[in-house]
Amino acid sequence: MSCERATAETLKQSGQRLTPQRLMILSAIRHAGGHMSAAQIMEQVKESYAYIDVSTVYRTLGVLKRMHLVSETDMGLGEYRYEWVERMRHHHLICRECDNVSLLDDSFLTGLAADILDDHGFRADIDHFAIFGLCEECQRSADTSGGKANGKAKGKEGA
Amino acid sequence: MSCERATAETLKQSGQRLTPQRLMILSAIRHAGGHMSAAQIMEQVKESYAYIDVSTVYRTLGVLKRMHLVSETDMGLGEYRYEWVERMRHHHLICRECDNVSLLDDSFLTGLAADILDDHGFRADIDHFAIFGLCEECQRSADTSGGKANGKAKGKEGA
DNA sequence: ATTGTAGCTGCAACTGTTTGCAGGAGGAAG
DNA sequence: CTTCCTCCTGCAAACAGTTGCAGCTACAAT
Repeated sequence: MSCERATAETLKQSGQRLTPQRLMILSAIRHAGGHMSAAQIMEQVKESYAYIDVSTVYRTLGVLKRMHLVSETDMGLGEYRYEWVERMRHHHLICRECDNVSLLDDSFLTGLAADILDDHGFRADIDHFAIFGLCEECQRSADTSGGKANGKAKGKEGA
Repeated sequence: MSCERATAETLKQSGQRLTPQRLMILSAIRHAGGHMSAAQIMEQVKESYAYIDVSTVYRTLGVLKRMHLVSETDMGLGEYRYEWVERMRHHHLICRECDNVSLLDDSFLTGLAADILDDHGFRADIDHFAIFGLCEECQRSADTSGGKANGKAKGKEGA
């Protein structure tokens, strides 16, 4: 993993320190195939170092987030999801009825970012969006159930 | 406020009950000029009824949110902001350096929602977005400070 | 007016995340 | 190699938001 070295450089150059805890957190996120919760990151790091503290994990995630090395996304699960951003940029469409999650290509958002930059001079950070709504299927069941849309009960709510 | 009556109807028609607590919460949100935190809503309601519980406030907000009567927005303040959605739809651009908040017209987002509907059949709920990034001014100071962008210290962080 | 029931309330306990603080360690300078 | 200063860590306590539960209440039906 020579690319770890590049990350280390990036951190150092912005005045951050390179501690064993941070390296472990970094490696946990990079080696994961996709999103992770803070708890999962903790668990992973604990395998090498049992005394890691939650606050250290969150503080490190805060640093990485501010440097745009990881994205933090609220996917409506009651906890944030973190992901290494170097991989292909993508976003999510999350159905509020059936909880189904589908991918949205970044190209949908680049137009928006460009429009905002043109009209407001504001450089939007659009790393990883979660957009809530109704999937095609759930729209149909809402229609056929006569508009009352009380449709289905779920285990979780508003989380 | 004869419009309160319409809201009451909307609630009833979806099988919800109209309790004094809910009416007070509803009125607190409607009479506020803009966003409110849950704590502010609590405080407001407590003026008429001191025994209101946080969980009741959150549960009611959950109901109203699901019915798209109020929007819930994470504006990076460590707590959600709630707003009556009947007023003009709008979104926010929030600068992560100087915390400045500016308005973004809904027209920027309707195109995105239409694109998503066309390509994915997904009906996006875009009631109230908070988009983070760098405002024009902070982009300039980041450039002139030589790219290191350590620029300014702030009271709050990652909140 | 009475009854029945689904849905709401307050309480207390809990989860996920943040913060203040005192001590500890990275790493630049000497 | 030591010194120093800044930043980082772990702990504990706080905060925002959620949930299970037992009892209560709105409101439709009678």
